[in-house]
Amino acid sequence: MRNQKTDQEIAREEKLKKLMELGINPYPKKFDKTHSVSEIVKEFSNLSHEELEKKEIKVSVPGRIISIRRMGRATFFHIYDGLSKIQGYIKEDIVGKENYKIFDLFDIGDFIGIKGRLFRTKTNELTVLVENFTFLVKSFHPLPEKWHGLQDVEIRYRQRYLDLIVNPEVRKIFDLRSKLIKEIRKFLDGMGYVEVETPMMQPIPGGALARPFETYHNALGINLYLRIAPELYLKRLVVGGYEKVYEINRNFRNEGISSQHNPEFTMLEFYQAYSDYNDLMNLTEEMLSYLAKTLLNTLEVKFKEHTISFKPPFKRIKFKDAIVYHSGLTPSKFDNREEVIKIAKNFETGKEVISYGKALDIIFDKLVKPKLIQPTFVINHPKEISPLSKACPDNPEEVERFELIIGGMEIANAFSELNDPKEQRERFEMQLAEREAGVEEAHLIDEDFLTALEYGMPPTAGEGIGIDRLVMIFANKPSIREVILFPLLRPKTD
RNA sequence: GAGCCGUUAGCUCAGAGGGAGAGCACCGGCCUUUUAAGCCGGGUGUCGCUGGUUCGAGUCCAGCACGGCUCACCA
Repeated sequence: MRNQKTDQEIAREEKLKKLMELGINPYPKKFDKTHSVSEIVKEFSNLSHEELEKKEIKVSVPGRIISIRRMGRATFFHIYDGLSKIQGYIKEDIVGKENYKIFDLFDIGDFIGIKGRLFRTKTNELTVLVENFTFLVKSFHPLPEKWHGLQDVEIRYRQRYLDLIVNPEVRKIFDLRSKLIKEIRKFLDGMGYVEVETPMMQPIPGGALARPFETYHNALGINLYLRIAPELYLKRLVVGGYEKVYEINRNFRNEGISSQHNPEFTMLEFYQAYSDYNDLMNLTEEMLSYLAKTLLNTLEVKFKEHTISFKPPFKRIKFKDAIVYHSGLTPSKFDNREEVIKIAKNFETGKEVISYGKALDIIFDKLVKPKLIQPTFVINHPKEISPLSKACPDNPEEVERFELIIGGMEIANAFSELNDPKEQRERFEMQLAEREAGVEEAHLIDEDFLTALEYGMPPTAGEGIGIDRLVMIFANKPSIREVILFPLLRPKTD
């Protein structure tokens, strides 16, 4: 990163040299611990000074030194295990003059293992009275400052480990994310779902309207694409007999980056045979309220300046009604294709070719979506923008589809899956026509998928849920980068 | 990809034409229950990079790099 060593880096290297001269292994291979810092805090925080004196609890605990207060022949310091910290107290008359001098060569950031007895200080802080200690590793760089933590978002993302060391609330976000994914698995597994993994590299990218990343396989000599969705593979599995199947994994879309978009993002997709989109709306309400209750212990979740209620049932509104209600477009104008396209073109879209369906989508995104804060199922989209959804029985221009909008963001997208191979082929051909008219994201024809459908896919409903955005809401973070450990940044060149 | 804003010590920041600054961290000294420990002493720097204007640029101008926000694309 830098070529020039700073005074602090030189000082730390010299301390390690001195430690080695004293015969200390600079990179010991293990440390026998009785507890982690967190375990000590959890187990013994309720014990009083007297109880600790009586019980004489001995612990052996490793951690990173995050603060040091030297006071001559005694020193207080804190060690941290990524979750909790505990104070250590080291005194010359206990560890001896030689060892105390060795401890002088330790810096903030170093890892140490300490052994000793638990006690409480005058100010009643649970503390390890150090009897002996083990050097575990040197940190050659100083840690960011303790009061303000690390503020520079660029360093926070590029060197996330520093963010995790000095900003404890960051770890909480990612622990929440981890629990959320675990609970989703628990929820679906409990319903008899089977988790699978389908190709991340696909010869024909499908299942969504987006531009893919391209790559190349040398041995086969073929172009491959990082998947934009697992959809078409999961449906092949439904054809193969999986009645309830899901996948939680990364999707890749070669699109822009924003506070709501990262080029790789985590998606839950699940498919349930013999069901339609109404069943999935119920399931989604159940799942999200379960997650809110389990993870946050409430159904009222604070997000930005809003309080979002995950109490079922969620609001349901037809796509067309939502546009009419929120955009002021009259129902007759809604059906006037030229008019709608004209209105959509008033927005700066950077697109030259806009279909009627796309125009509606643009109007929805601009005028409707930002206004939907409480969980809202927007249902029955136009067929043109839903090439994989089954048409509504009472209206062939609409499909049995819903998008769940929360906090102005699209969180879920689901539909009764089109399982008529002939109609699916026609829809693909319509997409191909759009593609030829210049719509780059239009769907490609996937013959293998059509063949699978020809073998018969039972009536099925399928849904995708954007995990990152869901975490944003549950963690109350307005930027997707705050819920992805290593969001994509442009590589830094010096 | 476009507009606006930002980039000064390891970190957090001040400085807005003329001596490179503060707190924490660090270095030296004192200090055996401290916790933003304290006291004494020390400034450790390619002011993002490259040019330009000027007697003089951290400060003004241009270009570039990276980031943030908004927009575009998208989920």
